[in-house]
Amino acid sequence: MPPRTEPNPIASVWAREQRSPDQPALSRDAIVREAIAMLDADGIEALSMRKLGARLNAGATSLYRHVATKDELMELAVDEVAAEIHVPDADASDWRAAVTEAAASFRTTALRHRWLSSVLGQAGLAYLGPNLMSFSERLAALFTAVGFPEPSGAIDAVLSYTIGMSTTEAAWLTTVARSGESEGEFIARLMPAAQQAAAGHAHLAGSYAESAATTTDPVALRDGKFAYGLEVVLDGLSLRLTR
Amino acid sequence: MPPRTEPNPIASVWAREQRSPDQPALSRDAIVREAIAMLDADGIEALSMRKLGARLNAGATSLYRHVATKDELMELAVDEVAAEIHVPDADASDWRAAVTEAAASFRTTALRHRWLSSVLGQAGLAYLGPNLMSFSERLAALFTAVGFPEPSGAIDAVLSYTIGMSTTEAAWLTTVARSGESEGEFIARLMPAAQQAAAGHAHLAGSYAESAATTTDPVALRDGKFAYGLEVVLDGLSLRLTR
DNA sequence: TCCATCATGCGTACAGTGTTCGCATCGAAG
DNA sequence: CTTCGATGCGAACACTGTACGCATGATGGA
Repeated sequence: MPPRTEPNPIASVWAREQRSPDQPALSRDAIVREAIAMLDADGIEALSMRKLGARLNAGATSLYRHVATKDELMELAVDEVAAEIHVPDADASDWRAAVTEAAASFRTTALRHRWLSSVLGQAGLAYLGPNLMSFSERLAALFTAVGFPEPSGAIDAVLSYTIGMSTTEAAWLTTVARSGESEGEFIARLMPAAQQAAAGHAHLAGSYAESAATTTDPVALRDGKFAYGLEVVLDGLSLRLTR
Repeated sequence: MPPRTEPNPIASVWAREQRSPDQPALSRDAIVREAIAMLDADGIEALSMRKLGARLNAGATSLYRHVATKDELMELAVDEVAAEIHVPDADASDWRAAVTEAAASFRTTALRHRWLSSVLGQAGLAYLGPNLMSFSERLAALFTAVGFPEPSGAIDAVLSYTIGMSTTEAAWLTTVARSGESEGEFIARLMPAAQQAAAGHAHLAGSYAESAATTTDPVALRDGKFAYGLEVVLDGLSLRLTR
């Protein structure tokens, strides 16, 4: 093995700097973008400043010229990803469909970037990034336009439910992904241990046996579960609306 | 400073512990207990195997005789803490009060051990520890005794809401605690930045201004917020019950 | 009583982490 | 052409989780 792997040993000789054509020259945006790619691909504990620097053909400590600390980088990544959450415009006539779409969009992004819930669970929502701010703003606009007596209470209710379900799902999918198996295979392999652990717990054993009998696609099962709970929350909210 | 602070020095002496009088002899239970104490005191990133070993008057690597890995230790800590969640017996006549008590108990423990949400957010609920199992069992017993058509859907709804709200609160309180200020002081210091970040977002600016005008105790505010959302969920559930 | 066995503690070491510091380089401004 | 400020980076520091092998002390059989 050679003593070191030199990123570009020849290029710098004859073409003094090659940053323009292929490499985007280590900007803050490029760093955040690549960090998100690594987080999506290999999970949250696979991201280190050294590996991220290597992926950008840069030294590990060069990143600190553009980002103060790793926590700040995660903050930027969270806000970047928050732009993917779509909240319909406030004037939507069908408020249930609008809120459902917003919640589903949140869940979709949380499952696409499974590290999101981990970061939010550790650092909370006191981030104040522009995309998170406009997400909150659009939610507030939607709920006040609907005419809820306590818009912030209604927002917190549906958002808490959505965060809780998405977090649980994301953690589950992370565990599944770490096993290298498909979701169905992992469930099948986990079932004996779960059944044994449920020995002496009548209701748990019953529900385990029942879920083992049904052969539904686990993705559809999770989708249905999320939709059901969301309907429950929306029903409770609609009671507060018509009065 | 004495070498260790013993939580209940008297009861364990004459009642059941048979170890040597001075050193608790580094058992798995002692390790988990001390780990929880450190997590509660200084947060999740303050716990390292070396510090934990030092607190137990033991070398860093001695712990690995009783615990396979740090992740397993966290798993044990989560299950240990799960025993503090109280779920009323299934025969409670007032199901709303029973579910409310269970949810409140979950929230209380999640706020008492603010690292819990972080761990659950990263590892999920696929833990199968005995205390978590009996927690699930008691919830299942309660909801089926109430007579819900889909007990697991109802459980997931209220549990997701509770987890989401508790996680958000715990992360917020962690941020507050890290500042060294009281919650009110921290809010006061954060307000200018929040207001500035809300510039151009009409609804957010309005709600910020409104919350700045009210001088309510932040603890009471959070309690009310949680209760309101829980009522929403329970209302939605009761619609599914009476039919 | 003596010896073998075995569980437990721990010192050392390894590979990795986030981050600081000072030095080199290089494009642009004066 | 010279200066200067921004940028990249190698080395280093204080940590982390954990594997390995050695010491030690208790236990139980001969």
